[in-house]
Amino acid sequence: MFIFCLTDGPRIGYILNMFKSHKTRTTSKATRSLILRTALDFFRERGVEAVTMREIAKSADIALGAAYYYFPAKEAIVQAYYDQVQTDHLAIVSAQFAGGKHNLIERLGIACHSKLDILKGDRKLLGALFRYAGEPQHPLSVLAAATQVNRQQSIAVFKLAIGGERLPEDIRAVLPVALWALSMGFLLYFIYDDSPQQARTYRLVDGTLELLVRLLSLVKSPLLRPFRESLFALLRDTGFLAEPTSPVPPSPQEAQP
Amino acid sequence: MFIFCLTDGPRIGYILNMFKSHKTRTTSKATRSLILRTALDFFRERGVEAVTMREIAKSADIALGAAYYYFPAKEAIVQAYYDQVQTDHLAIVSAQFAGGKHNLIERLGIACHSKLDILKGDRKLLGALFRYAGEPQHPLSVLAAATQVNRQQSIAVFKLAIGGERLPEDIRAVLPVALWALSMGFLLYFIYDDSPQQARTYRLVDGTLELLVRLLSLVKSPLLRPFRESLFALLRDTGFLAEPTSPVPPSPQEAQP
DNA sequence: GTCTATACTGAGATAGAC
DNA sequence: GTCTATCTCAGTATAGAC
Repeated sequence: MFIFCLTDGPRIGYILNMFKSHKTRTTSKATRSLILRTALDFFRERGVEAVTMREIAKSADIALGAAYYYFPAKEAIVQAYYDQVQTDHLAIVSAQFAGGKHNLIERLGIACHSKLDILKGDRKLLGALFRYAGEPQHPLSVLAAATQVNRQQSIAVFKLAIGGERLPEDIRAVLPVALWALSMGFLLYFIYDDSPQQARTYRLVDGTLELLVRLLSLVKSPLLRPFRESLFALLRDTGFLAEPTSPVPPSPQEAQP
Repeated sequence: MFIFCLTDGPRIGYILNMFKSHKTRTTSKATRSLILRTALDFFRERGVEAVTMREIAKSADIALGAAYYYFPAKEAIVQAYYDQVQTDHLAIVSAQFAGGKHNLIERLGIACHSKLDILKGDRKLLGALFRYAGEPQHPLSVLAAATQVNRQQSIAVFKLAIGGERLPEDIRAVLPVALWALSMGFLLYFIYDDSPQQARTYRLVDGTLELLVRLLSLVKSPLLRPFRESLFALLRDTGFLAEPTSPVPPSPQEAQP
């Protein structure tokens, strides 16, 4: 029973394959995982640029072609890692929120802290994520249409954190995307943060979230009313927020950017 | 007299060189400029990635090695272009402000609009600027210590725009950097903006600046007082603002990030 | 569909001669 | 400063084994 619970380990196919050939030792999933793990070990130690695909293949004891069979490019390995991080992150956050005994700022704190905790020690890898941010057509751009699915998954964490919180509709609509953008900023700061244990980044996150939540409660003040209206008019006009009349985001490139 | 005024054209050295060798035809400056112009023509048409150094060298009628003599990497050509843009930008902005008849929001508008005007038509090039943003050690990272000089030049434009405006000291201290960061965001939006003439980006800039200036006048409100104090405590704590006690920025990596 | 083995192409970058 | 030759490495191609 234990064997069936493993995600990467050997399976029934493994035993069958042993009788067929000494070469097909493992399942496809295991090979992919092996490449991923081997590559990440190298990346963590020396950064993405300095590691060659040949090295990865050799160390994983597979042919170069096999590596490219699973990952179309070296950067795609980093992307796969980050996808995994996001899945793990969502799982962790969901579990933490299950009790339902946290308030908004605590939930936002949990969401951001757990992400940093996961990424700790992998800061050298993260630079590769931003490499194509300025290229709308590139399949690995964090902002491009091609990566919308990953981005939505990342945004989902913040939707979960906001949960059933009582908020004005317009705020509720932008907040997840705004938080995602903010978290990208945190990530950049994190990469550059050379304070011990990246303590600065954690302080930045906590401080910013506190200010944000205070801002959300200030938003009802009549003093800020006209400001708020102008802000949301601008957000709608520039595609950050869908028009209230149209239920589906209309604008070019999945509601730019 | 005319010849001496040219920045790129042939010089005395040119004539002297003709007697020494048929190969050293031009001055160093002219060669560099030729490479730069040739490369940019290609980049504008097809983007940075798609153009090879061999192509550039061939079209400029020099050897590959010569191109690398002037630019250590392909991305460095884009960097050189952007440096030129910043110099031009500063000149334009200075000229416009000379009369002294603009108010703050007008000056900020001029600063941002003129930048976009310069970059219009070169959007395909700009992606390369962000390529190493996530890599602290890379010499071409927009955020790294290695590019501090360029960044200061860019920030100088906003210092000029703020000018003698009456502002609280703490606000005055962060505003230029904050505006620079904002302008980086504008640039990203600009790259992705597929509206005709990038009209959306101009609206984003105008709308954001208007909100910002309104925010600056709101800042004196007692309602926002505690918020403002927390904000600046955070900015100091995270290195975005030098401690009031120390006149020189102390923190690691030129007052991170 | 999963993989090996090997050869090849293209391009960024460098070394060293001149 | 400039050139030619060379290196390295990402990525492709191919042909075949199982």
